[in-house]
Amino acid sequence: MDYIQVMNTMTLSALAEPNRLHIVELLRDGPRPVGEIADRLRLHQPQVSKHLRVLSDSGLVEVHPIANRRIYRLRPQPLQELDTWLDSFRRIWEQRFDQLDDYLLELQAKELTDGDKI
Amino acid sequence: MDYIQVMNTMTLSALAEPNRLHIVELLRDGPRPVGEIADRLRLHQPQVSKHLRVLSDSGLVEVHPIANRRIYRLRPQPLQELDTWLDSFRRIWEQRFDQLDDYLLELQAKELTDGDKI
DNA sequence: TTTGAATATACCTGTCAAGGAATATAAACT
DNA sequence: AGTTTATATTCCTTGACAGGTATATTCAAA
Repeated sequence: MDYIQVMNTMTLSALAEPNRLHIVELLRDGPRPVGEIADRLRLHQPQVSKHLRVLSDSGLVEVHPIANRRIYRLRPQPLQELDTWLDSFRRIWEQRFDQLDDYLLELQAKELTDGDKI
Repeated sequence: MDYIQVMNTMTLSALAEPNRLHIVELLRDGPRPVGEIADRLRLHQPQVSKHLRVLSDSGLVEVHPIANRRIYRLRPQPLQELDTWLDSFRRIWEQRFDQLDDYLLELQAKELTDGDKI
């Protein structure tokens, strides 16, 4: 049973926005309420709320309301999936040192074959 | 000497586009010329060339011209950097099982302190 | 129950990036 | 030299998305 490892673009596009990436990196140090995130990153509160919405939709963070505040915390899953995806590349690179050489040999073989046909 | 691990958004935004992600996943199986990528992914050639340009600018691929054709190949570096970045999260998660609990304790402690002040 | 603090949402605007079609470039082949 | 093949680039249009401001919502405290 062969698995073709495919990655979810939601996670990637969520992380691709610089401010959202900063938020994720901030939350790495522990959960934070919205206001504190805004303060630390010097962003306006609505901006932060909207970014957190995107991060939440992609499963990268989750909320825990405490009284007035909403505490945002990182969720491991999407980043773990990203890690699994990267694994499929590590395996390849360990396996074949120089893929270009492989390709060239393949190409050469094909052209020799074509030469026979003509 | 403490390092704050920061990630490059170029890699992430390059990968965040679905067709580019497909190209990267295709190149995982080995180097390919533009035309073959276009065929396999059912994309128009100019589209592929443009996506490859972005991937190239972000260092995710490199070109090797052979006669008429241009062979594109994956470069490990950006994905390795992504991996290093993910490492900083793995460490955190192994270290602290439930960060929210940490935060709540912290919060509680702070409020008790504030209570003293009032 | 009014006021204030924390957060989310709606609306508007400007920017940017992707796709499509046409064209330019470059190399190989006749 | 002219033609074909492979690829890159340009121009145009359109859609998505981020930021800003104003406003809605929710909860707590007075």
